Amino acid sequence: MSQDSPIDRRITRTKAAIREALAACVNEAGFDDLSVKDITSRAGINRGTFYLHYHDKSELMQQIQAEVILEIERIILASAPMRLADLADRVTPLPVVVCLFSYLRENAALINALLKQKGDVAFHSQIRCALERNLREVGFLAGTEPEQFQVPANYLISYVLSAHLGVLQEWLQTGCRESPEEMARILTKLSLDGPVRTMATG
Amino acid sequence: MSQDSPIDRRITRTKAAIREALAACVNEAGFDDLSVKDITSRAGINRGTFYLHYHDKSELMQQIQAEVILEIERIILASAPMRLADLADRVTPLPVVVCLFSYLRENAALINALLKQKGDVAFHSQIRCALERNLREVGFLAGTEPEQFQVPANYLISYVLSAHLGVLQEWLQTGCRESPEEMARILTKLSLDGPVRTMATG
DNA sequence: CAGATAATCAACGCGATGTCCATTAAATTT
DNA sequence: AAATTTAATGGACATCGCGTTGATTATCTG
Repeated sequence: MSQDSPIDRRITRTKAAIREALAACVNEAGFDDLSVKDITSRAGINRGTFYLHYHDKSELMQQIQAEVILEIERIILASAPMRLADLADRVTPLPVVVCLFSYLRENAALINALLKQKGDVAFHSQIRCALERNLREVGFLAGTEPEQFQVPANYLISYVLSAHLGVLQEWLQTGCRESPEEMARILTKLSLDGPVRTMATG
Repeated sequence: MSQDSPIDRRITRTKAAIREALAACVNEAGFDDLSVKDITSRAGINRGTFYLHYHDKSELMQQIQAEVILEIERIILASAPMRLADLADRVTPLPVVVCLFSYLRENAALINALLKQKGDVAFHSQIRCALERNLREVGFLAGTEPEQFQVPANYLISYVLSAHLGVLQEWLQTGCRESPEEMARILTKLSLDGPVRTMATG
């Protein structure tokens, strides 16, 4: 029901322990100077066991990233398809965004760990691919011709994606003090009116 | 005239070689799997010489980051102090921004290398500190009370900073095809009208 | 229960690290 | 120009983390 390939409970337990240990270790010690031994000893497993499931640290990151992105895509696809008009009409944030922030808060430690790492295996770029694909299939970019944008499409995507991930990371690193609804409102406000207008009082 | 502490030309040469080698190596092989030997052999110096100037790879990154940030601050301070009104009035981008993009393009390889790395020593966070400090001293945040913003100030800063760095990185990684003036226009447009409105045709 | 297989433990070669020293080369100072 | 200072070199060293292997034990599935 939940998984297909790993039937054995031992694998499930081990992978879960590694996953949790990774989040904890990265958040308290960073990723660069983080050895496999750090992760496994934190997870309470043998170092050799790690290599039974992953070739190295990078592959571990990539697999967990893929899992998280899959989960995010499921949340997005589960909601009603959004259109540009929906955003422009409402002042209240989209329900999807609220759902996303709820999920992200539940897995705050892990997500924060993934966002911290921007080296060779970048969560950022993987999300960008997923986002760009979804934009083409589902919504925005399909409706409007990218050539008619007032700025090149790639820069628009970079702008939005980086901005949102930056706000998300700030939220996670400051302990998720605001509610998911408030965060959705903030992002909607910023993207609709732009940061300069948002800075104006009132 | 140019430097004060390192009088010896050999130090200058060595550091410049390391700096250039770092940019080249990171851009073609990434930062995580990059050894000191890779850098030094590329720079044409002995491996031991590296440790005469830096304790390790992280310190190298931090020092170069500090140098670049200093240079950026000099460019900003050399221009007229900007105000919120200047941004809202003009459609044409600020000259400072154009100057900045020119400098960034001249050092494209190095800047791109710094932006790629988001691990323990993050260019991102260092720039954020510098930006926040400048905003308080020089411009925006000094004029307007942060409490009156429509969203918390820290999220606004995160939004703008991440968005701009994201666009900058996209520009650098795609070979700086657009001119500095065009990039300044794009960023001004996006921040003034917001990404959603910018997406509208016309 | 029996068979399958995941996890453990110890050990291995390998490469990178950071440090040290004697020597050489190049800078600055007199 | 000579003398002095000091950066750079090349080699060596112990240490550490990596990724792998094989034999053994523990645990799961059917």
